[in-house]
Amino acid sequence: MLIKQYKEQLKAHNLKLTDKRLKLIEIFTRYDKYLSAKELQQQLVSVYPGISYDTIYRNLHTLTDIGVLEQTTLDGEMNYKISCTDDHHHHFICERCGETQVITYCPVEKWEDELAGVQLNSHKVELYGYCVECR
Amino acid sequence: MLIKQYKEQLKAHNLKLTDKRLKLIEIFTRYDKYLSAKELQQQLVSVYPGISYDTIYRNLHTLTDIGVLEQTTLDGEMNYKISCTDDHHHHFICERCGETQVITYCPVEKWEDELAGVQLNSHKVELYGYCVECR
DNA sequence: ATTTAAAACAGAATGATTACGAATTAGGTG
DNA sequence: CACCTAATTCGTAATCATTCTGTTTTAAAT
Repeated sequence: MLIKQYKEQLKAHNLKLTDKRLKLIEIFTRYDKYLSAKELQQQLVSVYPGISYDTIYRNLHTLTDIGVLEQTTLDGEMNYKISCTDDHHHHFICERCGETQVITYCPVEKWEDELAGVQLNSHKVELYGYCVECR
Repeated sequence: MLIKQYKEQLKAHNLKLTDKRLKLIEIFTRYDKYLSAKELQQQLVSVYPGISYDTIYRNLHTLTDIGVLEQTTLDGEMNYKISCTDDHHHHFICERCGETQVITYCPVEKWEDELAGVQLNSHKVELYGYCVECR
């Protein structure tokens, strides 16, 4: 997706186009994989020496809320990646390099059948292993 | 499963049958759902006033390693439950009461097909919502 | 150019988890 | 049963991710 479209996504939510936000989005589009707050901080300090974790975490939440990012917990840390624009999907995540691959097959209906009576709010499907390069 | 079988599982791994370990297992079999370290600490202090978090976390790891417990991250905290002895399965978790339900349908083969080339090591499937009582 | 609410800063606080040296204990051996 | 030793626990401090607070800066509307 083009940076321009992210800018409009921010504007549509009355959010300011700050340097830090745009830089964050740029980093996420450059690495199309899950990144931790620490990894982002390391990328950001070179450009914004005094950037605080508060800024990073706040923007990660904001960008997740408006759908620019998606999040998952890996090794006890929250990680974020640029959100795919496609339909419902899940991910395979390489345990070595962090690369992700989209998985389209998702049998929610089958699970709904199995769980007759309960109210399903959300679900998480994540596959882990080594990608073609890392195996 | 009977407590006796857990004792043998511990012995089979050359682990001692300490009071804390047996009490932990008893708590887990009593509540058949995911519990956090803090919830376990609250259960344990009444019996062992000076019990340290080190002891709790260490034993949670040990019991997970030998397959007595299974773990998952909920709300940023690691949670543990007594491991089902059945075949491969996943869980529905009630977001209000924490009750779990087993899901048996799992299309790993379909995902393997979709991910031709990668080496699949593990995967996570978790459904969230409200159970029949809580909805 | 001015104004102001949003955003960022600096650093302290919180909460989960781990680490460490000293003390205790389970379970094997004589 | 008494002793021994490695495993386990204790008590507490340290670490790490994340959040909070009060102040300062800034995007962008007027």
